Amino acid sequence: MRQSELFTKTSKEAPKDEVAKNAILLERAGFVFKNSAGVYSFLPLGWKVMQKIAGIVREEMNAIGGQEIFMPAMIEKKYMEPTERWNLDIGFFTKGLKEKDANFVLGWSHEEVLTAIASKFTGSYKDLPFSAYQIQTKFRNEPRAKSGILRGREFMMKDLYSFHADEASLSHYYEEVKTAYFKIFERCGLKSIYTLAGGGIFTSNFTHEFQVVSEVGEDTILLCQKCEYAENTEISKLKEGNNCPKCGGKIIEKKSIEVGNIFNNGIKYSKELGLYFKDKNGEKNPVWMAAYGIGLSRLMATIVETHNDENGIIWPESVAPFDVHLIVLGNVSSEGDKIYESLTKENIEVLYDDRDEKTAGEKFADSDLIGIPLRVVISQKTLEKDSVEIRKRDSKEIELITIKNLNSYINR
RNA sequence: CGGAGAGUAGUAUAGUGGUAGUACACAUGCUUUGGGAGCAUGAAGUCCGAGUUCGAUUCUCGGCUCUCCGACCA
Repeated sequence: MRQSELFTKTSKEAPKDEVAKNAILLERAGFVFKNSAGVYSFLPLGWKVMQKIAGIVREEMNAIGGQEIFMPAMIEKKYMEPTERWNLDIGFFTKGLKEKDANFVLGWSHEEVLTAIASKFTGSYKDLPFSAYQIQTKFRNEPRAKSGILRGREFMMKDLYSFHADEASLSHYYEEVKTAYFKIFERCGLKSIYTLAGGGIFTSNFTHEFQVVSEVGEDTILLCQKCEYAENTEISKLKEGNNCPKCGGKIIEKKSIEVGNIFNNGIKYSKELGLYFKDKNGEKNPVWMAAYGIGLSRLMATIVETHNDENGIIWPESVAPFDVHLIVLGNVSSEGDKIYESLTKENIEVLYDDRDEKTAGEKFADSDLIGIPLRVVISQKTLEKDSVEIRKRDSKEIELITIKNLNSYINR
């Protein structure tokens, strides 16, 4: 994409009052726009990153047999009443003009909706197991939205639900999802820690969370330095300095961001909502269910919180909005155009800074702020050597590469 | 929901009970081009409501919004 055509631009000033790095950097660089507290628009650059993250999540969900669907955000009262989740404070409620009372809630979780769907297709043990997921906006009436897109009232979430004939099948799949989640976070450049936790309003059972250690995190975990066994302080009886119950290693306390979670709901919802199947003997049994969530927008915030320096964002290649930031300095735009086209032809995603009214300093500053992993600079100076300069966002080294070797350098 | 702070131009800020200033961004022209450029000209602003006052952007009260701390928290 030509930067001269990008409708957003960067700003030198940090937005007033913001403290969270993700809020400051994403807004300054033009990735997001804050419409209200905890309610954000994703602009071209930000939406590209979101799509990259969604792509990774999708691949890993598909790899474990998750089938992608799309459910409504509007959930009618009748779905939520049987599970006694209709009237919770977490909801944003809505109604038609003629109704007196709210008869819809904007979806903050979709167990009920998907269970209704599953009821139509699940009659026999032969129909099980299966899993389905969606990537969709969730609405939660957070008492205190905060920290940019880390904790929003409207946010992007992937929610996966699995359905099983027995607990063994569920446990088996639970482990598969766990592995997939580790892969997703790793591919996003994050080290996640599998943490034993409670379920808040959602369940009285233990659950598991995927935590990324970060000072801005709202959670606190007790983490074994040796084997990385971890428990959330919400439910833990451990203290810092204790010995790990698994391996005897030393327990330390860390602030962390919850980027994902998995819930074994057992047969709670299927009983409440009437989701049964017939086993081999023709007997009716409740379906075993589990739910697995990843907040995509929170994941994006977490990546920014953990990948930045004083000049801006440093995107991991896997989620960067573009592969290459091509910058042309001075009067060499025809050579710049050629390189842009040649790279684009090879499916390399290029943000091409072709703006001729901007100074070199401003282009470099923008480039650092936006944080594309690889920068390619072409100028009179480099052209004298038939070359371009290459610099990685996370390095200070500048490499000179001849133009004819550029594509293979980038593709390697 | 409790506590604290803040609302002045697109953004970030200064200031004043009596004509509102600066920087960036924006528009026009010229110059400039390797780390957020220079000169000139121009357009653009006091969150909403009530009160005090001859007069309120400034003081008082109420509201709304935003940020932070806490409570809460798939």
